[in-house]
This record gives sequence, C-alpha cells and structure tokens, in this order.
Amino acid sequence: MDDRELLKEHGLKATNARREVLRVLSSFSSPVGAEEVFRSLLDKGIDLSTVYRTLNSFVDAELAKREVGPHKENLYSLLGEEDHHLLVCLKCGKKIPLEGCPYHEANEAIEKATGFKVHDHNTEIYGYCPDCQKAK
Amino acid sequence: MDDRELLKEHGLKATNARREVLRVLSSFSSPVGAEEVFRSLLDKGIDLSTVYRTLNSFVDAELAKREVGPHKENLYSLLGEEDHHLLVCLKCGKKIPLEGCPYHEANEAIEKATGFKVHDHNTEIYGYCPDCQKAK
DNA sequence: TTTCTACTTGCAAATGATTTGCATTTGCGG
DNA sequence: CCGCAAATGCAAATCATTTGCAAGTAGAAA
Repeated sequence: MDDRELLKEHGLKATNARREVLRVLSSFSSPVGAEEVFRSLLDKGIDLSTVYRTLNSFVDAELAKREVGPHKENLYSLLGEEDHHLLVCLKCGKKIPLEGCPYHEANEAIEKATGFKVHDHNTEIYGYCPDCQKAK
Repeated sequence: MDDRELLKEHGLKATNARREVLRVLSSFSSPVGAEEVFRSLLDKGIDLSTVYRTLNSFVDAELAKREVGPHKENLYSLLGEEDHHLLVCLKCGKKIPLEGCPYHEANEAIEKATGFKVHDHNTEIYGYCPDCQKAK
C-alpha cells in the first residue's frame, strides 16, 4: 500500500511532511526519537515542531506508538512493525533481537485475573549484555 | 533503623533535606514525583532543586529507584518497598495492587535464554480498569 | 569542643525537550 | 480551478530538570 493511502486510512491528510516522516519511520527498524527523525530530514526543510506535531498525530491516529526510552526520551515506531522485542544494553548500546513477546503471557495472566486491560509495554528491554557484565 | 543510619549506610551525609525527603518517600506507598515531594515539604523551606538533587543522590546511592510514569514524569520510590506491583488506570487513575511480580518469570526466561541481565522494570502497570472499559 | 574542608543547599539562571500562537501555505472536496 | 479547514514554519512560551555560584553545614580531625 502506498503512503498516501496509509495516511488517509488513518484519517490524516497526505501532506508532504507527513509522507516524509512516515518514510523515515519505516526506514528504521527500531524506535526513533523526534530529533533523529528531524536530522534525517534536514535537507527537506521540515521544521522540528512539525516533526513533533506529525509524530503526535501519528500516535493519535494509531499509526505509530510512543514509548519512553532508558534516558526518558520519547521514541516512536510504526505500529505493526514491532514483531519482535529488542534487548538494549545500557552500557554498550548493543541491540539483541528477541523472538516473540516475553511479556505477553504475563499481561494475559493479569487481564484474566483482574479484568484490567493492560495498555502497552515497551518494545525495548534495557539491561546489560553478557560482555558488559564481564567488563563491569 | 533510624534515618540517619540508613543514609550513612548508603554513603550519604545525613543532612536535614535528605532526612525530610526520605521521610516523605517512605510515607508514600506508591512511586512519587519530585514535584509532589516538593509540595509535601513546602513548610520546610526546601528548594525544588534540592529535592531533585536529593532524589538523584538517592538513586545513585541505590537507596531509591527511578521509573518513568505514563505521562513521562519521573517517579521515585525507596528500594525494598516494591513488594507489590500496581495496576494504574489511565482514565480514572484508580490503583489496583497486584500480588507478586508478573514480569519476574518473563525476565528470568530472558536472562536464562540470552545471558542478558535485565536492568529494571516499572512497578506500575498502565491500562484501563474494568469500569472504565465499560464506560468507553 | 573547636576547627577545617568538602559536601550541601538556596537562589537564580541555564538547559533541553516539547508545545503553542499566529500569519502563511497547502491539500483536497466540490 | 476555488475556497477553506487543516497543516506548516518560525519564534516565543512552557515544563521538567540541571547547573553555577556563594553561603551554610555535617562530621572527621585536632
């Protein structure tokens, strides 16, 4: 499906800025921050505030999700692209993909036991990789 | 154990500000933000920047932990007090305590399978409570 | 207990991320 | 092709948090 359609399907006008941000988002396999998106679009003359507004509209339109990284930064990723989780090393930054969703069962158990609908969880899990543990 | 000792054990001078912040932290059963700590200490004449510095020193000294809330705010809680997790409703704010740690097993499975040491996870789980799901 | 010094604090100003007001442009339905 | 609501650029505002600096204080040493 082309980007214009995707945007319209989510009730958003297919503007130039949105198409560019969408393209950047899909070019990254892991969540990205607004600043990073902005830097990827420097030559396109798109304002940082527009990047923020665009990312927010994507989240509102449920086209993307926002999550909070280890240093409190906001990270964005297109929905439907988080087929796997990533282990992110807080020391060396290495990212290790993980098969499946390790918290899925825990969330299901919570929902079954309490009727509480768990909203979301981070697709990146922070900790220390085997190498950095040794080096410590 | 008295608060002075607790602070010293963690390598911190037992100053007035730290003792007050420590007292506030232990008076709350769920994680609190810097602003809230500050408000609880208005009459004590403790500056907001001191609250921030104090909370940071507590985290560095591993006396408290910092986590990120659903609206990106930083929340602090004394370590060793998170015996239970809380389900926090994003709509009505209700907090429902949960027995045990639902992600414990998932983290263990990750550590066993990959050797990756998971650093931390949020003690509050965000979602929608049964009532607010109906009302939606 | 008094002294000395490094660690703390209050205050104000700086910072960094994100948001907002407003005048100007631009998608897009008619 | 027109008209207008929605989107954008720009600059300024906001919010949480941090920092520089001068003054105050805890606590080790004398």
